[in-house]
Amino acid sequence: MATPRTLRTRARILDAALDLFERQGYDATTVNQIADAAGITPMTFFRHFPTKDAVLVTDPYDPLIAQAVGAQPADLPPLERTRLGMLAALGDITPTEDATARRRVALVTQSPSLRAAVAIGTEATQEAIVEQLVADGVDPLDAAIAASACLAATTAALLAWGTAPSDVTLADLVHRALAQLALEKP
Amino acid sequence: MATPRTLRTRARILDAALDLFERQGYDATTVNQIADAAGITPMTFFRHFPTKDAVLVTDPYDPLIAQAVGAQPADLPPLERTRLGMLAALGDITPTEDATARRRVALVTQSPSLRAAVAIGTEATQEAIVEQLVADGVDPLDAAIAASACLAATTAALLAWGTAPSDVTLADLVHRALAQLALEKP
DNA sequence: CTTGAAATGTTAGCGACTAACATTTCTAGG
DNA sequence: CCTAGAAATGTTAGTCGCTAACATTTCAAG
Repeated sequence: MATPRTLRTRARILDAALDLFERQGYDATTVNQIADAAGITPMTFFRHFPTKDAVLVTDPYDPLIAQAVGAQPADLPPLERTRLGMLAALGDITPTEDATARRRVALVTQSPSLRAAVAIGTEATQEAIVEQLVADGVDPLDAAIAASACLAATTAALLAWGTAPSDVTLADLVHRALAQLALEKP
Repeated sequence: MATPRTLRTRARILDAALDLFERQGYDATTVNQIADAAGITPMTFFRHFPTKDAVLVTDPYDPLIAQAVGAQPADLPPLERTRLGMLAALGDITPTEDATARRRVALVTQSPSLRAAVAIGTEATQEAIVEQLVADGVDPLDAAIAASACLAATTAALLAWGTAPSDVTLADLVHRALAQLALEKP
């Protein structure tokens, strides 16, 4: 179910899309243009990516984060637990991933519709975390509050990192975002 | 610039839209249907509301919150400051507002695109808070983290309130959401 | 009344996205 | 090498949100 041909066109779409997005902006780029540049039909584009924004927005971290949250001591308050879990799951991203990530983040900051897509994407992660916490007896409302606060903090840091380029690594960024939510100051 | 005629059609659009949304869902309702039910043209709809979701999503709290945040003691950590500010601005919503709010929130929880619209809507509030904090010397990144965490927590609580109806008041809800972000436990 | 501006209608179109059906392209088996 | 059969792509036609340019109606003040 992952034939070489599929992977090839998928990569071509991705290349063409990123190129056009960076040259003329996300909103100014139509799916038709992407399809033309990739040598395919608009229809084929949507067979590989469900939406236009899916080219940029993909969240492969959901299961890892939720699992890491569940692995934290269950007697901690919900916020502290998700905080430590996310830190464990995201705290050691290798600097190699930074380069490609930066391109995508820089693009996402450009358009509100893209940030909206990111928000939808994080919902899945949030629900996964909530599920973990609720399974351990945490009140659903408290779980939702804790999860969304931690996710929003890291997302905000990520977007700020995209707009104002600094040479901070992604891992440092996550640490800084979550440190501010720590219950007691060091 | 607020003639009686304008207000009347605006109200008719709002009535028709809420009615249709509740009867057949947000996504299943087209602007054409709303326009028909309101006795107008789709074009006229968009002259009163910039987008379909604008009928449900409106955030009139921005300036109050930012101001309240600025009014908190400047020597507190950013998170604690926005937390107390939001508590001051939103902590005493009258129960009268609850009924109409509940209808809207219940609808918003139905559709991902609507929740995304809410997220984009809160961006303005977030920027207003960040501006306040930065003006007092707080690092922009830290300000963004604090503001987004507090806003996300209250939004999450609000949406949970919409899905699982309880007889908690809006003010109680805000208190509960923000209490979890308090730096030291009582 | 009448006049002039505000509000609405008309037409035409773009862009994201979908469904049903036809067609090409690769890939495995003989 | 060649030929099924499936996977990938193309075609066509359409819906829905949304916009622009221009014509038309409605209403309130003189």
